[in-house]
Amino acid sequence: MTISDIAKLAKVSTGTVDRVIHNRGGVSEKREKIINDIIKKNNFKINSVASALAKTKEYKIATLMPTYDDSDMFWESPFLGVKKASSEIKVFGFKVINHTYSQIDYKNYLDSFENLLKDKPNGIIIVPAFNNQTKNILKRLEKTKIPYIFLNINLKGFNNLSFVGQDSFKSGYLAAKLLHTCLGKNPQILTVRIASHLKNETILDRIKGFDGYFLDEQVECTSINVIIKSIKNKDSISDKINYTLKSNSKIQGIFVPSGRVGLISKLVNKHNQRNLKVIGYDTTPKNIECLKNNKITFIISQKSFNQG
Amino acid sequence: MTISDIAKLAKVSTGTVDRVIHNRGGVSEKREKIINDIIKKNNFKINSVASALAKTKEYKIATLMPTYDDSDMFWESPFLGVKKASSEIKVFGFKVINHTYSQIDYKNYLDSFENLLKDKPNGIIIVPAFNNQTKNILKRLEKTKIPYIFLNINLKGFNNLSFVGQDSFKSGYLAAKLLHTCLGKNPQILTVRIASHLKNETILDRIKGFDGYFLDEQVECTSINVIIKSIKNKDSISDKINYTLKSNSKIQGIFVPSGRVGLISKLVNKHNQRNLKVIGYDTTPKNIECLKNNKITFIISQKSFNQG
DNA sequence: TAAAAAAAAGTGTGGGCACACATTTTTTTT
DNA sequence: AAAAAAAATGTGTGCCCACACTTTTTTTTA
Repeated sequence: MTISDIAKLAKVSTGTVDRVIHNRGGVSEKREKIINDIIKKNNFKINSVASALAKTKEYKIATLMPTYDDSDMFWESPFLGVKKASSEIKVFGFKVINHTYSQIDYKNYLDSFENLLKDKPNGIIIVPAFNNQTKNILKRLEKTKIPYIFLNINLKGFNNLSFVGQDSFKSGYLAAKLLHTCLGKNPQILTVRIASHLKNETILDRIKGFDGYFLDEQVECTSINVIIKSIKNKDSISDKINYTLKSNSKIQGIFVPSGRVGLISKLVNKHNQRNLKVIGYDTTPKNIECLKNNKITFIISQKSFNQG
Repeated sequence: MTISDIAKLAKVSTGTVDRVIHNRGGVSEKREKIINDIIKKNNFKINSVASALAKTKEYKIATLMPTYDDSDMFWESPFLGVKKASSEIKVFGFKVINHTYSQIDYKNYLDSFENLLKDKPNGIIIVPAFNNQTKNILKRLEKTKIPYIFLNINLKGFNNLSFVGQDSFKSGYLAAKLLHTCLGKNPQILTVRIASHLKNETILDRIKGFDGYFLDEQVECTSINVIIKSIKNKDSISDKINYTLKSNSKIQGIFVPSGRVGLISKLVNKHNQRNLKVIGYDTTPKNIECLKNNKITFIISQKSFNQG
């Protein structure tokens, strides 16, 4: 069943059928109905292959993602996924243009966005950062009616078409369930947070999910929080964590609601390890190494390559 | 970069380029080299969309999979995956024809295979069963040079192009690691096997992987085996398992190396549950229900939809 | 009622490739 | 050296659709 088959049945030309299929307008109501009925009746579907070949317009998709380097390879994986997908959809008339920004430099974020707009993309994939700046950015997108989706980080209250990433709440819930399964009744768990993440929605949701599990299950869980000011000063982190572990000898689990779990796990002193269960996020090379060494018990991953 | 671009650069016709790309033969060595060099140099890739559109030949892929019913829904999921994939590759000139067989009736298996051959498929996806019969079947495929791949069950010693399914050894290894993580040092584990599976390579590999973990980690694991003659007689299963649990009060984990884990977990008496950790395979509806009820602790799944 | 404008419908080309068929070149045979 | 056979190369059509352009039909205007 092709467009010209439909045309014959409806006793019109292929052009008219084309107009109906793509809602291009300029077709009399009478004929439109006839054609639509025939399409439905025969369960006609556009041949996506021929359609892709015939398309003359090129759709541009722009991406805006954080850079990666040796100290944090997290963003490599989604980037590679994007590259892979780019080559796959190229033949369908889609061009993907990648832009990156530094996560610690909001000016760079804005600059990259300006560059991105110069490409005049038809759609945008963005890993949002810097809440305030993002609001302004997205307002502009909505004015120009460029659709956008969020990758990895899901800001609420925007008109993004969709979100591709982890369900943070559920992932926290899972972390709690895993620790509970390993530790048995009345677990005592140390949660290690990083100051710069205190307003990070993703991480807050993970913690909500974590707490939510114990609420749902009505399990008494003694939860101790440690907040680390900066990940730079490792000695200070080490001191803080090991002091807490020492003075709370019943702590048997550590929950790190971020990808820094490898770092944290390495800083636990040997005499504090006492079969500690450590759970955290993201299959970065460092974390995987720690998982293999049994310094980490579980990593919750998010298939960031596929997400990309 | 298109075929005709390549042709121009090589000063030949598009037909010759086409012959080289598809190894159709009939091209002089000299020109073949010139053309191949140009292809490499320009990193030319066939436009798969145009290629699919121009293809006149239809490739037939036949599948041979077990049936499913209320008592065992396992094969529904890969089947649905196959259906999904079928519709996706249809526009690329592939037709998928599905055949099914009863897992308890080798004659039906052979009959289905005969029917399958009548379709004259260009390639076959098969979930192998009945070792002896399968050997004969595959010999015939190799005579007719029809390529085949295995789905879900990986028989060794055949010329299958590939295998799509779970790494059984690793999955057993993982099961052991999870139980070990939950149960701590010197775990005592009950392994529940089913007589009809005693020669099932998949399940044997899972057990090998399970044992392999404890060997690798040099953990002393007391492992008790129970073999169930038939899954029909639930009372007898229940008696056997509960008797074993009662007389070995230190058993804290149950390993079921098959998808029957839900059934087994339901048959454990309440007074024997004592925070038992139960691990098994396959996210069938029944198993998922048990997982939610905490009768099962972990299910190792294999994304059978995606495999299909 | 004829001319002008607007709406509706029809036509034809190009997109990149596969493949059958036609033509040219090279090799073998006599 | 010419004829026949084989190998190599070239040509052209069709796959299905999108979209710009052309033509026909209908409606509006004067």
